[in-house]
Amino acid sequence: MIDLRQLRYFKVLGETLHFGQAAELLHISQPPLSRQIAALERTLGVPLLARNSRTARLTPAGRRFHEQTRTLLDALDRAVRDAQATARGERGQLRLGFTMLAAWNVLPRLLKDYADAHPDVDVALTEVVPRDLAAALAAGDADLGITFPGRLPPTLSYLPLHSEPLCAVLPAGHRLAQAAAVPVGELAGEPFVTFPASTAPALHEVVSACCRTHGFAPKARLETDLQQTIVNLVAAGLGVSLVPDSMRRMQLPGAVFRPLVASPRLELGVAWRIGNDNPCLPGFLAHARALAATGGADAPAASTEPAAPAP
Amino acid sequence: MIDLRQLRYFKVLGETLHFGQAAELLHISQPPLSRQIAALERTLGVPLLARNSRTARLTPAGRRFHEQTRTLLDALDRAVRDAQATARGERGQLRLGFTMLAAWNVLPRLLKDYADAHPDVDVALTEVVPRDLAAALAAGDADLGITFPGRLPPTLSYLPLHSEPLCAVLPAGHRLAQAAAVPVGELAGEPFVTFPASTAPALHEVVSACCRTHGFAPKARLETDLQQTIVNLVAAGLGVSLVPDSMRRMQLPGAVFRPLVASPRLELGVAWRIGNDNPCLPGFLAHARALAATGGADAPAASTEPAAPAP
DNA sequence: ATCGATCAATACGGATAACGTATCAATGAT
DNA sequence: ATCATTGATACGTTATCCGTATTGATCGAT
Repeated sequence: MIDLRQLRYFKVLGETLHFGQAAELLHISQPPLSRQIAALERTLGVPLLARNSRTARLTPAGRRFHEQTRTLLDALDRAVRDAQATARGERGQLRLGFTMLAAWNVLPRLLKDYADAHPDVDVALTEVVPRDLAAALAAGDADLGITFPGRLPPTLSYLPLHSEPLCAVLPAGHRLAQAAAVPVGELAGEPFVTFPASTAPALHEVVSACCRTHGFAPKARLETDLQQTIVNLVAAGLGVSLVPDSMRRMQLPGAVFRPLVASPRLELGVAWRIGNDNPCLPGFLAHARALAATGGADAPAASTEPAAPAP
Repeated sequence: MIDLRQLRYFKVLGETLHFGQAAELLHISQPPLSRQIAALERTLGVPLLARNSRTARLTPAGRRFHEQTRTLLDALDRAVRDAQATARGERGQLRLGFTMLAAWNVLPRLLKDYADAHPDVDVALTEVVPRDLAAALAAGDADLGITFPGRLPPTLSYLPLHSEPLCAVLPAGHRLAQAAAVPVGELAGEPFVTFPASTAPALHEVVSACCRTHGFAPKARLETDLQQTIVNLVAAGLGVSLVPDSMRRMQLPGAVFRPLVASPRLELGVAWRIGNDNPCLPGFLAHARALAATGGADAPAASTEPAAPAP
């Protein structure tokens, strides 16, 4: 049976074409080299060297096999380095499920920073509604999830990344459209564009708690499950709503974003299954922690609206 | 140091993910398998399997290394088969030097037959003037030469492939242009287009011996070293000449080919250096012998001229 | 032509490493 | 809680490989 040692020996011998010199390069004596090469030839059933008892040269089959031996040994070296890089988390795949909202704030910079530092990691992005994220992480369909905290199962770890206030989104002609800040209570009688609790319970809870605090329950006129659609419907004059502040990046004619007088903060973070052995995870989390420490996601970005006031 | 055995073991283990079953498939007992895998992991510095003491599964690095291991072992198998095919002469390169004349008769069919039977042999063709062929074969610049016999050094072997008569090539208006067969003696006074002895001494000798037999030496009017050019010059009315019969495939307006009344035969064959270890040689020579036995090269091919008479 | 030097192969003894049997620790199922 | 299964460890035996010494053969020099 062929042995890697035989290939390593043959590689050097094919270059020196001299048993003595090759043996010296290999830090062995000449007889073992002769034996291993002979064994290799016996296994192949093919003479690799034409020995003159004075000089050795490669046969045509030997020349071909020597080229392939070099290729093979190089490939092995690469495979080893590759496995080591994979174990260090420098290579591999990271499947990331995210709430659509994250695409409006934390996701872009988080991914850019990470991808710049880990060019050989393939980040697979999938939009996952928060309701399904825990299951996806538990099943191993995703390695990381960017979502709202709250009611995460104990098998998951969570790291906060970002928080932002809510803001009011109003039709352009609304009576509060020019207000510096909107008191939430003023919206008590307004028709609301809401979204279902099932899709993103944590986000839903923040919004409805905010209304509750101000003594009313939003009067649902329309319900849709995407924040973008809420803004679109408000722009069409179908009601008002409270949405995460980063939605104001959507600059939609007909829709006006106004800060709230006192807004609860909405948090987004990254969750992962404890015990997920994906070696890319620690590196990603380190980046996430650094990002969270240096002030979270991008600044609220260019907007014609005044920035939300700090709470 | 990594060993092929470890890779072979890991390949099977990565497929079964079960030490006991893998060991059985490998016809060894379980402990050596565990040891070899542990040694492989120690060498790599990377755990390849996450062992549960109850179940084993590949780590991400292990999955990657397993794929590359399969690729590697497959590549080794291919390399072995490749070397064996090379040794059998089914693969490789055959450098063939040929006299231009061979392209008019033996070469096409010889090559087609051989290439059909040996699709993986790369035949490199080079035109070599007969004068330089022996040196090219001796120096190893060519494996085979197709040339005229005569004065080949004893380090070369030679196998006859083909023989053909000479024929007269005459300007279209020549007084012998309609003759069924030309008596060579009739050309004694004619201006000849000849070629230098140095380029192809053997061919030159056949032509001049033919003239000598009929009592004259050709009266050189022009000298050129390509047979094709001779025909061109004759077509332009610059003289007559004696050329190998297969030149009549050149259907050139203004040139007429006529058989000779009694022509010497010109032989072409294949020569090679004795001791050339190119494994493709025997196969080629077998084909050449078969071709020579079944009547040499192609029939004289479509021609408006009558065929040369058998001697 | 003879002698010496060089190169690769062979012989033999000692060390290293691999295997197999027996056993243990841990985990999951009954 | 018990049992079966899985992978790791211990130990004795066998096989393999290496190194030193030697041989056979070829090429160059005298």
